[in-house]
Amino acid sequence: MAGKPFYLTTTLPYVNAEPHIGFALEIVHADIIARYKRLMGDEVFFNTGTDEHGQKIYQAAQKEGKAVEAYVDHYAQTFEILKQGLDLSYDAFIRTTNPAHVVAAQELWKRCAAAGDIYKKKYKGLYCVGDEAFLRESDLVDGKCPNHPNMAIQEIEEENYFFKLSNYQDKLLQYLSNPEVILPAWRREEAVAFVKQGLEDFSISREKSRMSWGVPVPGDETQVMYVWFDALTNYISTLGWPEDTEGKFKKFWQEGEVVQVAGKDQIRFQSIIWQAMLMSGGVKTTDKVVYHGFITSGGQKMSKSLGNVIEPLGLVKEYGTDAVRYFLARHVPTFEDSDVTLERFKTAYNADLANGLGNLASRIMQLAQTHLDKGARPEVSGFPKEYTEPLEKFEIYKAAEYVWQCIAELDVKITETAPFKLVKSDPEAGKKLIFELTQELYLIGRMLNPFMPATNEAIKKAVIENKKPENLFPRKD
RNA sequence: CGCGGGGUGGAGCAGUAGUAGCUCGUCAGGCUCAUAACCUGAAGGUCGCGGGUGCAAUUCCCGCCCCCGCAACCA
Repeated sequence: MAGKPFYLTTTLPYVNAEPHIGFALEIVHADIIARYKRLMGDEVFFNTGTDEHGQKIYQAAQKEGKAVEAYVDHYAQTFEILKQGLDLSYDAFIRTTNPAHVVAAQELWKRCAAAGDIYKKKYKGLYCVGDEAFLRESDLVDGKCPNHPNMAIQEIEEENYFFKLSNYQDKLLQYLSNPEVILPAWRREEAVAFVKQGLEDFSISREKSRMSWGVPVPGDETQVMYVWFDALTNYISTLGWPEDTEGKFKKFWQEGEVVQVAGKDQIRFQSIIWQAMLMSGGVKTTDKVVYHGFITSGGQKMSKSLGNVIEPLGLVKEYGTDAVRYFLARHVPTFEDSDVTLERFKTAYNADLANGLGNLASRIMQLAQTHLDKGARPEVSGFPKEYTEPLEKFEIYKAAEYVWQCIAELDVKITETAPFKLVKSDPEAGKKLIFELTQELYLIGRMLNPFMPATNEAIKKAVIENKKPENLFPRKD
């Protein structure tokens, strides 16, 4: 039943802020897929990490009066807390300041250069001295830097390295002609349309004198890599590329199935630029990139000024890890944008977890504990296709919906068969029925494994030990 | 004519060429094993608007209106 080795990675969040629910969504969805694959018997390598270079991080560190190294260490730790809070099962946490990663980024650079895809060119940009950074035209407010409106924007020219993305137009179109390469399908159309428009070469370095916090460009003391060139390399550096002393790169990247998860704004980076970099460096391209939607809150983007920011660890603290994982799985469809509010979260929690799953476990296990002598684990074979098929297509919410359909059906069954009556009139038949119910509960718990690992364990334990569990999801009023 | 997504009962969403479903909320019953939980039933929608093709369209085609992202060196 087991398939090829499975490689899965999220994008790396930039460490200039606390983790927000958007990233929680990405990593929880990825975690669910990773756990599902393991459940199916596949060997999985699940990667995440932090993107720690770049101007913004350098500035944020200065603002907090910290050394950059100390600053990025602090944030790397925040993400460690997220691992516990969301019960994440990643196998590797790559930090782009990791020396081995730096070496890998430089190696990929060298290979792209050797392929003739890197050249020097003058770059002209709008530079704000206050920010010590280049800005985009669209960043400007009335032609001024929004952070430093009293400083004049300078048009500065510097010499940078460029990557010949334009060389890869045809190869990228060929790559994108494979319908497997992007999920959902309509995002692939978007990528194709973008490539067909014509591709421009990208600047991939900055003058060190202006931007020092980055990976040194091989063979040029005066330049550092522009963050994304370095950051994208993490997907292979985490596997030990290029040395690959442990053979993980070979096993998971070259011979395995390679899947990336990313936000819908990442198409250009993940499915176009990164793929071109891989082609240039002579490395296998990504098999599939899955693009998820964004979370809004109250119909708007989350922002501190609007006060509608939902902080994942805060939700975990109040409702518990599995409740948050559940909500992200079932009520945030994989590919679409979703609106998340505390009210909606609470409604879903009470309806589906407290009244649904939690109550079902209570009523069945109360009967079992009272009337059965001992519990047992059921004979299990596979999983229903209503469950596996959507998960294979990353339609996590559909699989979750199926599980909740089973929960509802079991509630109906209890009402209709009335084991609490039967056990009085015909104890043997009643016991048999109650036992059956515990077995069905067990199977529901088993399907919950990727979504809610701790709940799966709790239900398994309850059935086997024939003991009513502690209130799994207390009602919140 | 920039690209894409979406407009379905009070709210949030599924869905399909042929009696329009789910969750929450509302109303009325039932049950008592359970976390004032669970089950049954009811009210409530001309499936954004206007055309077209079909025996038949919410579902296919065309036009329009509205909302939301994106529009490249921002990870």
